[in-house]
Amino acid sequence: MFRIGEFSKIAQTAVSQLRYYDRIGLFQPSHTDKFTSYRYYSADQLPDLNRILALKELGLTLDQIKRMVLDDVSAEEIRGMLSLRKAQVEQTLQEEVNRLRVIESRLKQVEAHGQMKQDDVILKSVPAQPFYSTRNLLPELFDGVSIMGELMQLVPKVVGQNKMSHLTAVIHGDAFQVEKADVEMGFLLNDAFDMPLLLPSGNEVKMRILPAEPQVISAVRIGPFENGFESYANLGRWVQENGFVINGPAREIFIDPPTPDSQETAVCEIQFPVKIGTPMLTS
Amino acid sequence: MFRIGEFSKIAQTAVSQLRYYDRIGLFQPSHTDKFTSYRYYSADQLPDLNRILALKELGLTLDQIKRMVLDDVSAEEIRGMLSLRKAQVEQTLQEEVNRLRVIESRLKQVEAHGQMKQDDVILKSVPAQPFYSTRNLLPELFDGVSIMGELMQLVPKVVGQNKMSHLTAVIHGDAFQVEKADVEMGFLLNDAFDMPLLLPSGNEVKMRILPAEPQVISAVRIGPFENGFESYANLGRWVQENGFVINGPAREIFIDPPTPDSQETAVCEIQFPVKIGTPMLTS
DNA sequence: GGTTGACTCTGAAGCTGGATCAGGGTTTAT
DNA sequence: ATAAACCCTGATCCAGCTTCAGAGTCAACC
Repeated sequence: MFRIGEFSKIAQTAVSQLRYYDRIGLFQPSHTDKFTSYRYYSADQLPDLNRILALKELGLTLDQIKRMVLDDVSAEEIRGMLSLRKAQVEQTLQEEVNRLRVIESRLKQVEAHGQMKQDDVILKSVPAQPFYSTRNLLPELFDGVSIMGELMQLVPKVVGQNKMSHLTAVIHGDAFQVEKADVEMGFLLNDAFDMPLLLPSGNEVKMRILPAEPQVISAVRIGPFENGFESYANLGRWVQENGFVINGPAREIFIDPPTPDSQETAVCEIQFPVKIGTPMLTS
Repeated sequence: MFRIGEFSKIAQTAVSQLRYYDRIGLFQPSHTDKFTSYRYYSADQLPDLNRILALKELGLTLDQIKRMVLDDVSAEEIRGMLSLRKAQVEQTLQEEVNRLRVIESRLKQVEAHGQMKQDDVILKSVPAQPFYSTRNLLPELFDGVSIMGELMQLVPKVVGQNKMSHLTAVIHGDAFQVEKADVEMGFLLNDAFDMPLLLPSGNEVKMRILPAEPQVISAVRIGPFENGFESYANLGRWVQENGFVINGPAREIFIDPPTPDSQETAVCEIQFPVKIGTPMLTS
């Protein structure tokens, strides 16, 4: 019989940990003195403890381990727990790989430019949402402004302020191209609204469901349209450096829409759907 | 200005998280109502929040992020934080890869045998420790028993019980071979003890430092020597299946040493130093 | 102007897997 | 006998939030 200190040395396990396992009923000393409450462990408990430590190293929770070693649970159930855990590990493995790539690209950047810039690009997901919009081939991007004006004037009247979310544009053509842009403009909605609307300019506004995107990268631009080019460039660089590829039309969400007298404080979120690209050869 | 709920939707961030960031002073609303304590966020705070989220995704702690975004910290310091974090990610990446291998081998085992056996193999590290021992070429492993008897009788008398740790054998030859074994037997000590000792059988017992091993695999055998073969087989399989290779002489540590009348309850820990092998082709 | 329902506030407690500490009792070696 | 080393319980702390209870606000509709 060993007292807790010696047993902890043999088993390479902290004393506090053994006491904790005792408390939660996961692994208890083979004998506890009734009067002094001293814990006494026997050598043949070592395999039991080692089994617990082995399962812990696989990343199972102590609750799961408790079920596996105390209740006797079927092989089928064990298989289930292990393959669930396997999936989790595969996922975090992927995440760590991404993380490492991003850290490396940031490090390169800091070493080259002596600064952290462009660090406002984040990866997120967006849900599907109704989109009340009109799509046009614009000779110049600038031509969209008049349509936006009409939308902001008329849509609230037919749809109602409270059902509307943000003014949004979806850029169907090449996002990095300015002439002959294929742009869809309108409002994201909180609820479906099926009635079409004809604008004075002749464009028809209709509802459709803008699909969910599991992975989009997002950057925020503040100020007038022209500032957008820098954000686009950042996003493009980020996609390249972090091994993604663009996977759908870009979206511009006008969180604080530009009005003639608030051009400088307008806020717009730019989103690109992406997916993981073929791995770079970073030899 | 947005209230916290709407801002949380725009930023894809939980309300509770925004409140928490406010509390710890990491990211605060641009305005808080003096009377109602309502938080109001402005659109142009989005880039700040996104920067925080981007850094968080790299796995930096909120404290580190706070320093990076609030205090303005030198490029050199940022580089330090990032490369520290890079090292951490590389480490956990390695760990996850190992974990995945072990889980896969356990899964295979469960599917093949319908049971979790052999799950008492764990990976750990052992520190350097003084070893008061004698090394012999034994015609048969069994010949070690008489030397062990002498050691157990005489060593306590010259060294003193309290300085002694466990009776231990180091198997220098091929551990899986029984004849002509090259075995070193003695006691692990808590302190150095330089005086040699001559056993009646003519073997000389001397102290040396048994080196630390950063990675050993360990299994525990209960019962007489013969049971050891099963443990050895398990360890051997484990090494193969989990992509390690043996990297030094095996050790047997007699935690509850066998005496003539307690053969059945003897407890012995078997350790093999290992290192990561060349990756298996698991196509 | 009252009521409903959606929203927000604060402060406390809970989660994992222990580590650390305070304040006291127990063993063991000298 | 006494000091050093060991052990006990129970409380508190860590990160990064989430959840809950109880109370106050806000916008809309009748």
